Amino acid sequence: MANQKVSIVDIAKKSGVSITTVSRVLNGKADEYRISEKSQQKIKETARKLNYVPNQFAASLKSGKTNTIALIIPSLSNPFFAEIASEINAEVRNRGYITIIGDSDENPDSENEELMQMEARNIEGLVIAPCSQNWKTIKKLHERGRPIVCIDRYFEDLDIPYVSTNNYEGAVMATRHLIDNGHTQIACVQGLKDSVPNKLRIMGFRDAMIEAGSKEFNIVGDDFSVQNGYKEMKLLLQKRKRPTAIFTLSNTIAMGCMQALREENLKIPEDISIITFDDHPYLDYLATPLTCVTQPTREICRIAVKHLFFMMDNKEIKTKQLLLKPEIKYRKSVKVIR
Amino acid sequence: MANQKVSIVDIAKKSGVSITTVSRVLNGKADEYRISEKSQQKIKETARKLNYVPNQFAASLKSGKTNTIALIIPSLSNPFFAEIASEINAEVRNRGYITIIGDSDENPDSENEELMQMEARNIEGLVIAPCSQNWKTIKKLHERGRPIVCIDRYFEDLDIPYVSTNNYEGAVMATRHLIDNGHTQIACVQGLKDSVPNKLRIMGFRDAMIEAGSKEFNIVGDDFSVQNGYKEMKLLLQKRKRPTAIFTLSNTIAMGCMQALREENLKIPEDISIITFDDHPYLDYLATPLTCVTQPTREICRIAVKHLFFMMDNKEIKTKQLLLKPEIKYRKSVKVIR
DNA sequence: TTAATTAGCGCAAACGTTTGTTCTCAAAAT
DNA sequence: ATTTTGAGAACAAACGTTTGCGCTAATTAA
Repeated sequence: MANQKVSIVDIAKKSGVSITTVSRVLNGKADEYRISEKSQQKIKETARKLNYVPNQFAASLKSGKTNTIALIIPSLSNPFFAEIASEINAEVRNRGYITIIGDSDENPDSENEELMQMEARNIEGLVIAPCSQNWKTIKKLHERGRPIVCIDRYFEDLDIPYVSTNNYEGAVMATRHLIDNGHTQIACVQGLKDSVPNKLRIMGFRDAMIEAGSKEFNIVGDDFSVQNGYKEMKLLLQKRKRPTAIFTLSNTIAMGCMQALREENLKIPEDISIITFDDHPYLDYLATPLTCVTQPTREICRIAVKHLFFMMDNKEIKTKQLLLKPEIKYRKSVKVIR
Repeated sequence: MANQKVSIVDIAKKSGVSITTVSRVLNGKADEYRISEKSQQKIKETARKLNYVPNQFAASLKSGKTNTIALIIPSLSNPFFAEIASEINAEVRNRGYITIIGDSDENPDSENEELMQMEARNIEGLVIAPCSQNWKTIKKLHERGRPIVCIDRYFEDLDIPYVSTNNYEGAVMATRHLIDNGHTQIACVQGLKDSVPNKLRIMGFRDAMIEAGSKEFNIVGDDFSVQNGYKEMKLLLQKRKRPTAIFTLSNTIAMGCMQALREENLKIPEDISIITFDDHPYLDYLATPLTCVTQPTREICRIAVKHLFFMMDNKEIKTKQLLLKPEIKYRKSVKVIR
């Protein structure tokens, strides 16, 4: 019917009051400005009848409030980040805000473009799992005063708050678990080399191996993708001396490895053991349920959003850098050797 | 540094031209309005130096263009919809638009609220997998001329374009597969009863069973959730006459069933066969790789976005209702009986 | 030399809100 | 009878853009 958008001007006319009054009533400031019960009724009534939908853009333009925060993640198709998106979305909605989600696809250029798009939309805050070390734009935003919190990935040298998992500790735990079970030839298939979590996991892996006096390990791979896991596993299997255990740094990588192993008709954990970073409901139902290092995703999202809103309120947050404790979920993919 | 947002007014002042000229240059309309090379350079230069970020809100308020479309899905944590979100997002970005994603959580009220939020943000189009039969608001939007396309779920009686899978056919295929393998006692664990895909799948199941002369089937469940799958499987296992095969209407439901089966120490497919709707990479690596009906998700998203943009361009689309062919992916979860 | 054209740009009015200030009554206080 | 008060509401100026139209000076045509 009414194809033309209706504005508060229309409502004002129809109800015989000024647009000011309409605005105030519709914003719940009626009492504050003592608008009579009668006018209020009238206004709300006509608003409903005309199917009024407020124009956020106009409102935001004037007030500066957008009630919008942005979430940028490297890949929605990665279950780990999908879960994060889901959590953040819910958490933010609870506070009466809306989330706009950007998928950078692990591409710094896309990320920057997204960032600009988001800024142009006057977001009030930003939660981001930055891809690689693309810190320039983010730093600029931060310096301009935009509230930002990093999750999962972050920048060690920047003053930007983050909340993530203690990746070092997680990697140490995983590696020790392998070692405790008698493994000495362990390979690690890593993800994006210059991402902080990856670096720390590698450090943890290394340290745990060295601590155990083991020199026979190698680190391969360069991408948090299924393909990378597949490729590197294939290559590992061609070595003269095959590793007895694999530590994969994400569940996507683990999937790739599993595919490669299946193609070679190798069984987990009989032929080769696997432990991976990241949990996922499916992991429990796999041919061999995968032992993994699980991150407190939910908690991370909760805290990240909490911190973000603190910053948006100009409150100080005490601990700007937060690393949560990972846990190992013991399943069936690690064999005891010897 | 510069905490105050810079506007084209600032740029105009700095470069000694009018805001009109700045606007035109920054919008790539320089040639159309014959702005001199020199001015163009100057303007672009200062814009960059001042870190100018255009204010979409102001622009949209004036021009009506927002370059934004909305995607509303029932649950981001459901892998099926996560994939959809990922695809749509990418597809839309390719066209220079941005997607804002809403998660209705299968709740009509949330969905309506989201819808209003989105409208308030002046979206130009909407892709939605509506939860249940919450058609009122959507119909209203549609009548007001907002381009809308439904995916996965849709409304049979409404004139709103949709693209989905041929759910009936998929269900028939799945059921026949079970029957062809000798199963006669088949149970179907369904999802949301009044969602169109669910209805059609149930119809397909029924028809295929009746066609085969089989009367021994029952249909249980009422929700596309893991919990529902779990609960119903547990109940089914308590019947005096256990079904020999289960047809689950989503991968989430399948997961719940698997969990219940495991708890009862039953093996797939030795003790009970399963076929499910929806594919997922993980399904291939499960203890028993799950045979499934796979939907052409990617294609669905592609076409949906294509249609949406057609509508946004006021072009007519030939086939407003589109059902794509599903396929069966044969894996290992269906046993041949007798 | 004058008229017509064109290159290059600016004016100012929107867009739909929000909000600080001001106005108008009528009732209460003096 | 006048002033004060308070309830109820309206004015009008923003917010940062876009855009139809109009203006000037220089160039070209006549």
